[in-house]
Amino acid sequence: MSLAELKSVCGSCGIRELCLPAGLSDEEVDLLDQHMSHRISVRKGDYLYRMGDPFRSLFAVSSGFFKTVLVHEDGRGQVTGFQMMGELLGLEAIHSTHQVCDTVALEDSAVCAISFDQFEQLGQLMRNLQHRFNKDMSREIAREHHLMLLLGSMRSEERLATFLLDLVMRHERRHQSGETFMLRMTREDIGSYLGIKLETVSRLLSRFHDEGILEVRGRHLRILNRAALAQRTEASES
Amino acid sequence: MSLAELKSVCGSCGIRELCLPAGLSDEEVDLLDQHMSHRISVRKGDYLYRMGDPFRSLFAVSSGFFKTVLVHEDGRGQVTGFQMMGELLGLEAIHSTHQVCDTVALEDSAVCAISFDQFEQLGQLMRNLQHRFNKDMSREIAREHHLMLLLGSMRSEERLATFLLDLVMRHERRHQSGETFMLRMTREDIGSYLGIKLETVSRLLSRFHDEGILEVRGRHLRILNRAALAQRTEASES
DNA sequence: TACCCATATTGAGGTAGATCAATATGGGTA
DNA sequence: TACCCATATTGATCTACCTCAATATGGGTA
Repeated sequence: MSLAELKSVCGSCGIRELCLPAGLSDEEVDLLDQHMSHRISVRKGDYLYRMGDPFRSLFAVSSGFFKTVLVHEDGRGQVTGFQMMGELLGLEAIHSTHQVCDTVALEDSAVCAISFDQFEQLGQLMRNLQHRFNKDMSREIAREHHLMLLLGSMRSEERLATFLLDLVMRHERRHQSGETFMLRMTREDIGSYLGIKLETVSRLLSRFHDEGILEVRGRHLRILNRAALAQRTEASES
Repeated sequence: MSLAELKSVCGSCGIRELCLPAGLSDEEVDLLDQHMSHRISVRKGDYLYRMGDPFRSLFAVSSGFFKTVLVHEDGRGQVTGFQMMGELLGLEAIHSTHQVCDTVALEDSAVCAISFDQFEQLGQLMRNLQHRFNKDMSREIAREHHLMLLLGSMRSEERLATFLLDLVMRHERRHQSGETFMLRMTREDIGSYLGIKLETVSRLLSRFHDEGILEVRGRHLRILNRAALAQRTEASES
């Protein structure tokens, strides 16, 4: 990769408006590029980082799809999130010197690495950037509060419906079809994320299929009745 | 409250080292005081803020005890956290213009209000402060990942044991007894936080009591065997 | 193309925790 | 002090989801 390419990673990036530079001026984006970002590609199945690795950088997903997994001492793992392009990886480790979870590419992917030291310096120079980052962290906290509601109060059907609608919306924000898309993760990953077993995920998908809400063929998904799915998001009286 | 008092809220605060000013120089703490903080007291049962209120300030718990509750459209609520002195409230709303959850005082409490606008300006002036704040946000994200593990993968007994040990540690970090303390919240609050029903919480407490791990008398708690409690934190083979 | 192995589906039966219900307790207040 | 109502305990039953098991499917590779 040439120096010129290196310098324009963010400036010429197709997802610039989804990513950290959103709202920054061209000059500011240049500064970001010059100081911090370089691309790394990660093969499907590979770890971007693992618990215990030294923490130095944040990563912005440039393309592809990741999951983050928290592993308990006794070996149990919990999928804590799925990240797609424009989203940041590594926020959970800023408070530490080492990574606190694993992140794995679920398809061939690319990320932009951002030295966190340099990022903090740059945040001092650009109030814009710091503000944007504060909001990103806050949004992540709020997202997790919703996850806690899901895990703590919802029945399995509501959990899956909520999860699917979230995927739909995130695809659409990226100008990808929210109607037809592919699940990048296994039933087991979905189950872990939602706090249910893979068999339950499979049964629920079959049920939604039989009810004409979705068309499921392996990991290919077509949403046939989004309103019905939204209804399944809420507790039904009875 | 006199101006002099106002100006020394943080500087003379007993929990300064637990709170936002930790690691700041005296001069920096003065700056923090002069620009931003003033105390507010909140009666037991009162809301510090409610979902939909305009978001303007962060709050640092000065004394007392709070819970944060996320309410779903259909009326279900989820307790997303309990906050004690030195901890920040309002982080989840930074990304928005309005509050995104309710926070309620579980005993007579006091908080320091911090205008977030001014806080961001000050963060530009003091790299220390911004760095500390970045870490606080990150720690909150990591805390929630652990909650997701708890809610997604643990059995009810493990959840309660984990919760109790967390309370023990937080009391000790505040130089309060971790052996004997009082639960500030109802069984229902605990159940909501842990994703189980209040009857289950009650039964588990009775079980721990019968097994000699705790002494429970209403909300008075004495930890008799912390090691045994720690064991209950992990899945048992069988 | 054919094979293989990870992944997914579907069924049958078991169980942790929910639900419903009937007391008990104790902190707040008059 | 006595009363009251929110909170907590405990028991009996129910059920959503788990577990175990058998089979199907399909993407990757030789």
